[in-house]
Formats: sequence, C-alpha cells, structure tokens
Amino acid sequence: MERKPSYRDLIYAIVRQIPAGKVVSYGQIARMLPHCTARMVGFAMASCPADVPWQRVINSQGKISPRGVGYGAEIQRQYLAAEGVLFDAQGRIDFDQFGWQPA
DNA sequence: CGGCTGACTCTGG
DNA sequence: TCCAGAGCCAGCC
Repeated sequence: MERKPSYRDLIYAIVRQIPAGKVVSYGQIARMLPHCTARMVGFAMASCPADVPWQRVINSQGKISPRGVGYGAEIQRQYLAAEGVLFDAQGRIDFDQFGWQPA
C-alpha cells in the first residue's frame, strides 16, 4: 500500500533500475534525490533487501568500497565481472564504459 | 529523547 | 597520484 517511503526506499528504487553490466556511484544516486547525501546511500546499502543489486553501486573513484571488514568487496567484484563489467589495471571501473546514466 | 555511527564526497597538501 | 581532515543527514541503540 501507499506507505510513506523512507529515503532508503527511494534509493533502493533507483538501484533496482540499474541494468546489468552497468554501475553507478553513491554520489550519482545521491544527486538523483533532492536531499540525499552519499552517506545515506551507503547506509541504505548496508541494509538493502535481496532484490537490490547493491553490487552495481560503487564509489566515485570507480572502485568498490572496502565495507570495513569482510569479503563483500571480493564478491562484489565477482558479481560485476559476471555481469560483464570489466576492471581497470588499477582495479577501477571506467564510468565512460559502464557508468549508467538514467534517461 | 540524545548521541554515535556509517559500503561517501570534496578540498588541500 | 596518494594521504588526511572536515562536512553531511538519516537511522539505530
């Protein structure tokens, strides 16, 4: 039903729109929303549902966030590679190739 | 109800 | 190019 959506829900909605083989930065998502900051996106991703392709969300440097601890970054790289996203020799993603731009 | 944290980004050196 | 510090807002304890 029409529940008042939290910022996290809005963020999830955008992330779900990201097509496979494409990636978006936290700041990119934050700028899509009127009063959203990159930290909110990261915090929202920290507790995102399974239907949210959080792996397609990376930082503005085109790299995967270390997430502090755990193998999250490792599996994220595997997911992206499986979707066709290639990494630079420096382990960074080229936004010019895989950077998704909303219509 | 108050305070701390966080998967970031920006600027300066 | 890399390192460090400050700013930002919502969510959780």
